[in-house]
Amino acid sequence: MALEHAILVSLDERSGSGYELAQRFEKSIGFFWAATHQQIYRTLKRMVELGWVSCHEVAQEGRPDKKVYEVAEAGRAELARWLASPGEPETIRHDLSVKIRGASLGDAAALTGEIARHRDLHAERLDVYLAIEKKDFPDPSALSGRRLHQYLVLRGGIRAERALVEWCDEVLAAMREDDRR
Amino acid sequence: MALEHAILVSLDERSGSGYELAQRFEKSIGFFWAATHQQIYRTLKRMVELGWVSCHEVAQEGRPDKKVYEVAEAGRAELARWLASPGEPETIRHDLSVKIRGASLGDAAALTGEIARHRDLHAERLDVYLAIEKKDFPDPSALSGRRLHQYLVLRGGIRAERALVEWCDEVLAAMREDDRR
DNA sequence: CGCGGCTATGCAACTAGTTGCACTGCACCT
DNA sequence: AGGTGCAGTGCAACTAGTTGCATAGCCGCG
Repeated sequence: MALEHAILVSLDERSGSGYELAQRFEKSIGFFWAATHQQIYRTLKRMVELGWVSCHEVAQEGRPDKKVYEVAEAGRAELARWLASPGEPETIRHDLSVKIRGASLGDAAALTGEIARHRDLHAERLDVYLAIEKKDFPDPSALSGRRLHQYLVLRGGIRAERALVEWCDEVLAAMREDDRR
Repeated sequence: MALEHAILVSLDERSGSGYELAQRFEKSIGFFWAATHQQIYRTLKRMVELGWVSCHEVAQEGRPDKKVYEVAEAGRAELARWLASPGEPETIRHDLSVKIRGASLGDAAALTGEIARHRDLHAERLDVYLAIEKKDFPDPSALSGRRLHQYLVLRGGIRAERALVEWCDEVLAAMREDDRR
């Protein structure tokens, strides 16, 4: 399981509460590892028990108290161990592909609509990533260390979304062509 | 959940036993939807209860009896319904990205080794897909219907694996360059 | 003054997926 | 005779992830 490790990486970049982590998972971290607040709270609890993170409560005015977590020694060790250990490539679960493969068994127009919708969603994500690239990493060749690693992960997102948009376009063109005949 | 739907699509192409389905999930279907035999057997059982597939036992000589499943009317209806219904883009879980993002907290050499390993795995998959493309779809412009849909899904796999290989190469080059400085 | 939205945490119940094991019987190799 | 591998089905226990709900105070809007 990598949720623990994603949290460790994020907490190492900056300590924070479960709520703050959940927000990071909505944006940057969530681009390559999705998680809900429920999962995060439960996992943090487990990680405290394992001694991977430490937790101290912080009183706030005008809003509820929060628990701030930070990476402990054992957590850093676990992260180092995990980084060096081999992992499987992700198991693929792509339901758009299942739908395309079953296209002949349903309404073709509804399906092309669905594919077009996904195309637009991916195009939107691509735009978001490109905007971040332009704004946060204007000179990639000057990057090193942590900043470089963040940039490289973003590059992966850009490549993946671009591939998806192009694929959706290919699929739509081919299905429309097939339709016309 | 799309496992039911992946099974329906597969059974519609050809009826078969749980064992046979598991084998298809090891190769073609499994390229875009992973599943183990356990999951498949359990899901088939549930689908019989739902009336989506019918099942009849077939005695064999020289090997154990098997249960052959085929899509029922209710299954076809469910598939049509699902094809037309909107779905979310897949939630991304890419642990290589998590590892890269945490690269500064571990052994850089071990991590680049891991990235290179993934690069090779994806390159291998890409070769498999390209071989299938060449062998099974020599003239894509002549395809239509079911065959076209199979081809388009394969194209998605090719694009995805190619993007991953190229990304791994980019990451490796950048990290080595960073290392040298 | 009530309503929605934000910060903040969490339980309970559910669905989905993984891992390890168990059983049968045939074919083939050594 | 014993070992490996294939064909075939399945249970039990586990881990991971989702969904719905509960709580609670503050802030600003109309």
